[in-house]
Amino acid sequence: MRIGELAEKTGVSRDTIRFYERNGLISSSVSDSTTNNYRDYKDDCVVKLKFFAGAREAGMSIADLRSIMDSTADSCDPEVGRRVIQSKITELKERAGQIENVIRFLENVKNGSG
Amino acid sequence: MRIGELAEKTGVSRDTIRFYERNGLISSSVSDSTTNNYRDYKDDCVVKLKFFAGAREAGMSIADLRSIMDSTADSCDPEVGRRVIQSKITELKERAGQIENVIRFLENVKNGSG
DNA sequence: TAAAACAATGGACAATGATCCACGGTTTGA
DNA sequence: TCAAACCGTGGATCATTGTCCATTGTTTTA
Repeated sequence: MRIGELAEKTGVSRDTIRFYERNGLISSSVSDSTTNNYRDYKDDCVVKLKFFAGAREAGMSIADLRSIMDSTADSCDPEVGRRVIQSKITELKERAGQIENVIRFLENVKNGSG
Repeated sequence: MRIGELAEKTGVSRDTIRFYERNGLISSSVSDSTTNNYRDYKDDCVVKLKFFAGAREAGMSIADLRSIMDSTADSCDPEVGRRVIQSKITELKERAGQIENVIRFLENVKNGSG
């Protein structure tokens, strides 16, 4: 599919898609056409971009996402890949714990002890 | 206390403390001394800065933190303040849910279905 | 077939959240 | 007393994460 359709399906803007591609989060191929140099995006880009949107909201950086993408590449040792992903999971759990702390703090403030 | 001691106690750098102060997250008074214009920070700054550090890790912005600080000021209607804080709590809970989703996704990837 | 919509490229711009640096003045401690 | 460590101010710089724009070319559609 072309970039417009991909943007439509994912809710991620064309500019942002191009930005992500420049930063190695997704890749595309050149279209079959001989008259243009439009890019062709596969269905997996839809899945990835939707994941990225959620992951960004969860506080993951582009660099985090790139390391995850790299770690799932065929060229990557599966054991290394699992370690990378496990470390991101650990970070996310820490962040979730931090959020719990902040929520507790704010509940206290709201209930008058702040 | 002076800024160096505050930085020492909180782990927040002097530059960052000054940055936060410029942005209205904390305030200080001028020291008693007539020979310098050093700032004087009260103990509550320690508590606030530690909270800020956790809250930033939890994904809250400076603007979020400022609105919370404003909402706890004496000049603020307590009911308004509670609403502001409640809305931040709600946002944090949504973020926590998003983190759970991402963790589940990554667990799946790690376990081979990705 | 002409206008509208779409695409690629490259670079400018912006907001956020810091960090760093130079300067001149102050305090501290050896 | 004198150097080292500290302080305030102001501005420069930086990384991150996009967004916007101009230009040029292509496709779609009315």
